[in-house]
Amino acid sequence: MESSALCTTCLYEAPLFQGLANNELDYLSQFTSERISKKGEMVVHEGDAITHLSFLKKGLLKLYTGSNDGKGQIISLAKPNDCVGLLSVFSTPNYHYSMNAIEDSWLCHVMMEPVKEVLRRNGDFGITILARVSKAADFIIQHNLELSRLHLRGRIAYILLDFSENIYNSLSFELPVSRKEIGELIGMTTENVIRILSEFRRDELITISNKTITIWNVEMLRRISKSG
Amino acid sequence: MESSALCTTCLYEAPLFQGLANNELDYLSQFTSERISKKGEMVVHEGDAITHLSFLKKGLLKLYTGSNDGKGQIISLAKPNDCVGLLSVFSTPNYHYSMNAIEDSWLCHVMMEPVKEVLRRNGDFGITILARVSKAADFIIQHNLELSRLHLRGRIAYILLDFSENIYNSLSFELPVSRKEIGELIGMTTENVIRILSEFRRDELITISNKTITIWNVEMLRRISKSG
DNA sequence: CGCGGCTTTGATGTTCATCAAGTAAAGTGG
DNA sequence: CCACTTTACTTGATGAACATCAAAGCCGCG
Repeated sequence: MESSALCTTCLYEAPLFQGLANNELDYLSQFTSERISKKGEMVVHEGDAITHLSFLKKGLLKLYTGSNDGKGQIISLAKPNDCVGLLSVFSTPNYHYSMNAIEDSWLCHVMMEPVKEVLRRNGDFGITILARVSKAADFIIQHNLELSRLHLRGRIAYILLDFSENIYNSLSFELPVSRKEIGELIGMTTENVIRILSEFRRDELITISNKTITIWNVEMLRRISKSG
Repeated sequence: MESSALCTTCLYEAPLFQGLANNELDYLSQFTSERISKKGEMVVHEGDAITHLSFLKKGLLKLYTGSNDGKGQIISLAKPNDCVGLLSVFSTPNYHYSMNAIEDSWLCHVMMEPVKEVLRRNGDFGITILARVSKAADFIIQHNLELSRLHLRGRIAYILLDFSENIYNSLSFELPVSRKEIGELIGMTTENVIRILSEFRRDELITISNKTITIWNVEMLRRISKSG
């Protein structure tokens, strides 16, 4: 079930739009709407036209491509305050990946044309967006580079720390994704995800209770995530 | 040996600056200089301050990080008309990778401050740059995604086609990089790069004469680069 | 209840990195 | 210019890392 409503205050709180004048924010707010997607719902289908600039207010999304051979690949997760699709919105008319809510998610959509209008008048806004795009790209590229030089143990350590530090800010958290999805995110099979989580449990680095993971030995995990 | 000189016409020819008015181009040209780097020379050291927006007029560069364990990783190659460092220039004050000329290279450098000055006044220029940044990021991310799901044979096929189609526009070309560098670029060992090139030669997909590669069976290479 | 999807563990085979050893090419100093 | 060192290239043999296959338990859901 999706619901949609105009929202007048979102833009004032979103980091991306800091620096805009009140009249610009009011102008854009006219073209801004909020949509709630429940866990499991598709947010964007690969190939959809990109008509809005969207940012996540609350929740968690996965960006992925359904590849040819049935093996999905998750490109990245989007967390609150991320501008989903920011990387594509200025370069291509259509999404070339899909998005799916892995937690109930609140998304704010601003129509592209008015955004471009403001961009044309306000060059500083352009510089702000450039910085954001640039950082987002850097992050993904760096991420890929790190993961590709790690063995399986290192990758699992890396992703656990990522959840702990960047998403949940806690040493104990409920995994929002299945073992299979973790595999798709960091490039390994479901079986090996499980195997290595079990190893970490045996080595008393973490405890696992169904979907809940608690990290007990952060230091060791960090070491594994760097050189493992 | 590096040489440096003011250049007045570069900007008028660079795709990135199409759309700027003549007075803007003249203004920026005051802050533009050309530098030639000979094959093998460092262009940027990891950690250098980013003071200019640079684009490659002629030649070929490699962008790479020297990783901890001695295993270098090549992030990407830059070819003519690429804006090297465009991905970083708006988000970080320092390069976090190095650049090295793998062919004699002509680079044009425009000082960042004047560029930002023009950006502030001319929002459309911002949109143009956004599109470029976005495309560049997309390309690298897509590239990584493809490579990571391919076996070694697929990766070699992929990189050979990349050289052939995107850099040299010819089925016969001289490899600008060593076998070792190919390995660093697509994540495999030198020995396996060689082994698989030899396989392709045995299978009569290509011929190899020292550094010169000639592709005879594009179709098969293409098939291998997709599903191999 | 029974079905399908997620999880778990073990056994097996493939892919690939590592090691070793040798040839060719390219730079270096006398 | 030639011995000398170094660097790039090449091939084979071995072992480690990892995917695949198989089988079984678990849980939610119609």
